[in-house]
Amino acid sequence: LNMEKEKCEFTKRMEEHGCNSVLQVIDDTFYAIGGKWKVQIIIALFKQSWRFNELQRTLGKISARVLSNELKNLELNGFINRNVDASTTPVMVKYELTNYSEALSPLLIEMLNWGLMHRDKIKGK
Amino acid sequence: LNMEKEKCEFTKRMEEHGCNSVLQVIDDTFYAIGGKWKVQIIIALFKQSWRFNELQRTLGKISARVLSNELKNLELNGFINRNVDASTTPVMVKYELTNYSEALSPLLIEMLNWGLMHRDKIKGK
DNA sequence: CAGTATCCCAACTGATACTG
DNA sequence: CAGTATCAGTTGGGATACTG
Repeated sequence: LNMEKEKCEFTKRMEEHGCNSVLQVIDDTFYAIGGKWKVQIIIALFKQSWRFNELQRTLGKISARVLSNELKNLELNGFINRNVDASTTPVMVKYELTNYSEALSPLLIEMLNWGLMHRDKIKGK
Repeated sequence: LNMEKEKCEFTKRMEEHGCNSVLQVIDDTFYAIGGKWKVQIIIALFKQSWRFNELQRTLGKISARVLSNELKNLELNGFINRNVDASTTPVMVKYELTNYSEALSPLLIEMLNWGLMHRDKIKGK
């Protein structure tokens, strides 16, 4: 007769790191990839590299100002490279994912898994 | 001599589901747990159940209006139960996590893992 | 205690125009 | 093409006061 509910993995991690620390780290993660556009840009770049205006057209409704800001931010976090080909005129700029951004794969997969599961749950009832 | 870069798992999932579909699902996930307070509330409730005002004090700077809205939203998504004990006066309301919210465990763990890894990378250089 | 109502402000967004 | 500058509109959240 087991009176105690089995703890889920996340609860164990909370005990390991401390509640506030866990919270802080997860907030940082949200800050790095959250917002309206960052994941969209990253996913577009998982498919292939794009030039600035190509990216803008691909994403749909994003303005040049916002796209520019997001790209700078993603570059700062090490997710993308800004690749300038100066041999053409005007210069050609290509944005591409870094190897580092592949570390996002497990996280994105879990977001996908949970979203698919949740969608089934919503539709199921 | 392997000319092709090995594909990461997420790229495979994109090919399986389609890029736009993946994007939509991940956006849904962001919508469900994103924002300034939802994860904080969920994590507080992973620790234990709280009454409304307890929760407000625990979270720090959240206003009653915002907390109220967030709790309604979390309840709608099936993450929490609003438990009313009418035997007391005034009534006592306790918020607790549902079993369903344990399905967030793998996702939260990946957010934690990535955040810890990223923090090390930032500090390392 | 468990919220609601009201007002206000800062931040983010979009649209448009402009530049090297 | 690859952005930057400027302005206007929306939104989300905080502060405070109030209610059953």
